[in-house]
Amino acid sequence: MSKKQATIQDIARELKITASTVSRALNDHPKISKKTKDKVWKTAHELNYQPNTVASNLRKGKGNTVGMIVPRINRHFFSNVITGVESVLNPAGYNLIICQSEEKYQKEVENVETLISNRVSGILISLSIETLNTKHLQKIINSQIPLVMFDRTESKLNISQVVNDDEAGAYEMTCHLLEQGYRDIMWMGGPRTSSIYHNRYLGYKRALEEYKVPIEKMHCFEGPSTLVAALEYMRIFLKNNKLPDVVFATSDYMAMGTIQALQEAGLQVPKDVAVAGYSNEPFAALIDPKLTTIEQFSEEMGRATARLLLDQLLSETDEPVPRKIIIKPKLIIRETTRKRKKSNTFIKK
Amino acid sequence: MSKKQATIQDIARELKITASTVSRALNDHPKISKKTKDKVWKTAHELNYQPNTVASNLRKGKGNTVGMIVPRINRHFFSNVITGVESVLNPAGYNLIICQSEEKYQKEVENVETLISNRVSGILISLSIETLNTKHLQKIINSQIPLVMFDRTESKLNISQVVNDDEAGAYEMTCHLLEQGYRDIMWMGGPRTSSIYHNRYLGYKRALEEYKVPIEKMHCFEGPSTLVAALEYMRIFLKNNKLPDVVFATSDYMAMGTIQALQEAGLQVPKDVAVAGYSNEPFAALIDPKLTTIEQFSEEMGRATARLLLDQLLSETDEPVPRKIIIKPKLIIRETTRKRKKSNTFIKK
DNA sequence: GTGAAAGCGCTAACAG
DNA sequence: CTGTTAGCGCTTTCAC
Repeated sequence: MSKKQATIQDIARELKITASTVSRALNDHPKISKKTKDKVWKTAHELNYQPNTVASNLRKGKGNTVGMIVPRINRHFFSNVITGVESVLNPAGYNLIICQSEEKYQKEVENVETLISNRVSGILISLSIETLNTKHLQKIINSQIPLVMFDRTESKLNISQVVNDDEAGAYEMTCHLLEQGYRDIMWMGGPRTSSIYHNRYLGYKRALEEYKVPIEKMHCFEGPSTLVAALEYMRIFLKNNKLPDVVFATSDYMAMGTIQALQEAGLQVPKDVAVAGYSNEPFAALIDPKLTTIEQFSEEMGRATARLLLDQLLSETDEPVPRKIIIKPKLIIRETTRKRKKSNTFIKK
Repeated sequence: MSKKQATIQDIARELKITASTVSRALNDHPKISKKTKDKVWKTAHELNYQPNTVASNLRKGKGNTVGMIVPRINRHFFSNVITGVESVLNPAGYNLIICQSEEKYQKEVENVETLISNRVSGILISLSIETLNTKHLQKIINSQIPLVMFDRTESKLNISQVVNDDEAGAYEMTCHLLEQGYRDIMWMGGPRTSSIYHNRYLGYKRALEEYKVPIEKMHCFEGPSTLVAALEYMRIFLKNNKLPDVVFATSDYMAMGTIQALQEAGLQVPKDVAVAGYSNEPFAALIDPKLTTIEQFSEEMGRATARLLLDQLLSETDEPVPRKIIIKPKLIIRETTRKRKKSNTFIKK
């Protein structure tokens, strides 16, 4: 019963041939006769043989596993990127091992080390919000492991990356808000030490400047990009300040928290205060009123990221030219930023 | 430049000691002098040494990686389970490699084979909706790899598992609906070949029987557990049939689709037709009206699943007693099933 | 077309 | 405390 995993040797012994022949047969080597191949295949099956990838990888000095580090998988944005990545990596014969940094620098470093130790063929990473230095990325590079960054990146390192044009997205959104007649636009987002929020702030600023709206007068809130953080902040904010025309939350979760705080305070969206989000999380289209937001084409981002990695994996040159792919986001206008008119009660037909 | 990864040998050579000593030092073996340990540590650092886990695993005949197969990671239910699993596996020194079956039997089989080939220490699996036979699970067992199933399981195999009491959840929900005065309760769910939908149907049936409501008269829709499937089904249904009192969608996504179809048809929820869901996806509390649903304690399920695996991993006996853990779900009453005020709008058959 | 032999990087007896 | 030796399971020259 307690039979250990069958090895190539077991098959060889059974067939009275050598392990090398079995190995070649299993790998469909051209110089092995059809007859032996069939025999090998057959007994491999009988013995319930499963190739030992770890031995094979060790011997070959390479494997077919790619590591991917994301802050968390339970954000639709990231799970979509993952789907995109898999859709190009799997057909190319690679498996993905997914790690969550949980937005912690320390965990991210550990993930990197695990992946290097496991001698993955490549690494895809989106930086945690806490990540301010890139020693761990340098380790990856030193280890000669192909690396591609996506979404939250670090531009100082000369590494292939795929990003959204967050500056443009925020710019477009802010323009939309300005054109709707809103002037007092509150900005809200995650820490601007992270590339994405930094850029989303820049885009916001550029639009305001173009429209000659003094930016000094605007309120900004920078905090954890979560529903709860925005909710708690807004509860207090609403007690002590006059209402802005609109809150531009550069994260749908923060937009949600903002809406909840407004509603708690008996305010109507968008009649009293408008709200805009960022990311187009699935719930954005489901809530009432429906959330105006930015579509990021996350799955496409995943595909692009994976393709960049494949380029490096397949190219023979040791020093591939780092490439940067910028994905254009798209403004999705829904109900939460609808222009103020007279009545805005949402009555279904 | 093109320096390959440093090995234990490189450190040994540098220090003029043997590889075994280095190995022991690195692993903090008690019988190695503090002095050598420090030296080894130091040059390991200098040489940018990263242990080669694949070699180590091969040698030791075991590793510290656990494989987890889920239908998809972009369902909150599953990403929560994953979070729960990691919260107990990581502290115990295990890494998780996550695979998506994408609800496809074929993909699930491939995942299993990859994991076996990678000689993972254990496997956690929730069956795809397509999975009707368990040959691949048998392979895992034959390979002596500890296995725990969760959520969508197969009870014929005598394997440790963690499930929700779906029968009870559906029963409670149906009772709630009946007590609200609803009688014509339409059931909706994924294929009943899957354990969870099977049980959610049984619970529904049991409640109806207890309340002496003839089940033959009820409408049922069994289809892909997605928003779109429910939406499309309901669009047609609403044209050709009289309205049920309430739709019990045993998936929040299907509940969402149902609500959308109702609203498209100019109907109000819950005034004209009530709706109930299952799973308590985050959007359930965010939509308007808020969705009545069932909380499944997914993270707790993850923790329980991981604990069962750890038991097997740590136990010395080859044949551990399979255990089954049943998690009690909880009814969450919100707005979509609110009792009708006027009962004269009651359309009776 | 197949076999013999060596070795990927590491660990674990067994010595001393 | 440290060195010697062997080998995990597989691939890959180099022979024949």
